Amino acid sequence: MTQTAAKKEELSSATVILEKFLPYRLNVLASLTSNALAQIYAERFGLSIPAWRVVATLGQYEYRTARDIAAHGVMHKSTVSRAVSALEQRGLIARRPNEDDRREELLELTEEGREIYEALAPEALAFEERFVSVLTAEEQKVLAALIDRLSGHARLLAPEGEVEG
Amino acid sequence: MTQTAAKKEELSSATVILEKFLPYRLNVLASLTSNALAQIYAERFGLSIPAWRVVATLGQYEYRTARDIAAHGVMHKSTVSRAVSALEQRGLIARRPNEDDRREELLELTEEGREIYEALAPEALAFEERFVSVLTAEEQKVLAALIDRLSGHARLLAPEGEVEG
DNA sequence: TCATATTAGTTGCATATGCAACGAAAATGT
DNA sequence: ACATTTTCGTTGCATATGCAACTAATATGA
Repeated sequence: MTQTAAKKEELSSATVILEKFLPYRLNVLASLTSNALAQIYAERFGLSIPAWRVVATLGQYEYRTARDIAAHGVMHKSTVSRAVSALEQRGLIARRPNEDDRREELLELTEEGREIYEALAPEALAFEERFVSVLTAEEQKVLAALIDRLSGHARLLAPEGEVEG
Repeated sequence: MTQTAAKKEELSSATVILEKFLPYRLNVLASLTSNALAQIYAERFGLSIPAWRVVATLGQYEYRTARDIAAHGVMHKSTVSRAVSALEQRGLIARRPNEDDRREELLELTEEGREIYEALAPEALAFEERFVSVLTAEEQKVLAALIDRLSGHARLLAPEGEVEG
């Protein structure tokens, strides 16, 4: 193989085939998924992805601090801060100062916020189901396991820091 | 299960567990990967991800139009336009008007551009290898296949359009 | 042939992003 | 008790993004 390859391409010792390059493919898949989902969040509920993650976290955990939410949703703290401000102004979440540590504030969904969460959650789950419906149940498990292993490993390759919005 | 679930949470009919939500996990993994890789592109070669995709495409295909590159790299045409401008100013790629259709321009790597590509490609491949090294060869194949199936399916769920940068 | 539609690529604009600096509050260490 | 560090959250700033409008060129069709 070195022979035939050498004659064809003297210069490029290594060639990246973008379509086969895993980081690229992961990004494309994630973006496709994200965009499709974001359409639901945005068009039907006026939520950005960070806002959705905040709502989802509070829907899941009742009340949390902004810091918790950032860690849970793997977002930058400034991203969370802005999403929280917007959601508060829309009356979807409420802040309550933590008397034990007045640096932080406890956040929770308002009545209206919970209504949106409860309308949105089933749609998100339905989307997920449609999305993975090309795979068998067994394949879905395998995929989930592979993603987990890779994510754990990737955290080591990428020093520290948060991830997009 | 409906019984126990009902007593615990009267309100939320469905709960999204973010950590188990596939679109979310895909995004986190893709972002982790992307950021780690982008660090190499940026710190060592001053390239953004869109710029890298342009260079990679031209490294792979010799010469292409901006439109081809956008399709190949799944990027918005304005993203490609800007990346191409930057790369041209840095002298890494050259434009040549297509005489048969003067709307478009054929792009190719300059000598210097190819040098960067050839320095970068092995590093990108090495990164990929490190990245997937937690998986066995068999698992890597399975993952690739699952991603392909999901991507094909996702394109149907998400109407049309390009994907981020 | 000429009017209309489509396509390639650019750019202004509004928005979103991460980063770094900041203020306030709490933790740490002497 | 006091100085130093660390932590939570906000915000100014520079940059990146997609979208829509635009120009120039080509294709289509009457």
